[in-house]
Amino acid sequence: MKNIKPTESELEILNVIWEKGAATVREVHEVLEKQKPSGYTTTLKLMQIMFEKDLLLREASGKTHIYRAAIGKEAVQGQIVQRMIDNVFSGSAAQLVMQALGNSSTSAEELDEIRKYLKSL
Amino acid sequence: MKNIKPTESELEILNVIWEKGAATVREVHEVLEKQKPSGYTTTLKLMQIMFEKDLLLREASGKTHIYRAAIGKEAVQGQIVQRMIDNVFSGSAAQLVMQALGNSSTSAEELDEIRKYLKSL
DNA sequence: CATTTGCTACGAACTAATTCGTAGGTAGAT
DNA sequence: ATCTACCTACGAATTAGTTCGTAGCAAATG
Repeated sequence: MKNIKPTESELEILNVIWEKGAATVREVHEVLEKQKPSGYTTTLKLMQIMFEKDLLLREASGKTHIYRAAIGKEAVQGQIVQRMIDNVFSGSAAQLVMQALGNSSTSAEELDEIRKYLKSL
Repeated sequence: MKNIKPTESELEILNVIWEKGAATVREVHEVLEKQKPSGYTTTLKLMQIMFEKDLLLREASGKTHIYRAAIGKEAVQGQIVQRMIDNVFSGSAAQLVMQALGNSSTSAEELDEIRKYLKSL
């Protein structure tokens, strides 16, 4: 399997595209701009680079391009989590999980969901 | 609280120092070199920078310096995990947990440990 | 037909991280 | 005293990521 390591900016873009399914540069840019002001060509350039890196697919539609993610959200999440387990938690998924639950305020519903998931394993 | 964001190289160094409690540049370098060949001054420079960034403390001992971590392992892990939850899992710790457990091969003992931990919450 | 609008492409500046060579100092061995 | 070994400090090259200005093209607008 290929090793995917999107940068933080690339991840922001991927999140938008995963959400929408497909998007033009402008659409992505408009979402990102709400979070942080930035130039249109910045987003454009990033997406061009991501296309070259095969993080994104694109197809021409009239004079514009429509971009899609080349890889699913879960696959990317999985790789990032795995890397973090290796680098930060010496390979122990359990340590990561406990850190995640202890640290952040997790709602009762979420905890129940996890318990259910644990039973199903 | 201060925002700590060690780079990957810095994390490798921190891991060695957390393990040992305190270490000289040479000691750190010898551990790192087993994982990946690199020059001594590379490690030295990184540790000097980390000292300037207040990631490490140091004290002179004869002609050498003895370094310690300025921040605990759990605190750093916590911040990294939190950032990951925000950036990669749209704020849902549960999603991260399920991804971590589903993806990697977690031992039965580890799963039990997590179940116990969940009860105690 | 000229202007404006909106798109892509691309070069270049800037920042951060990484890597290493070189210089200079001090202690210990020859 | 000289040489070797080991240390710190620091400058500089390299690489990767980010940001944006400018140019060029084509369609819509006046």
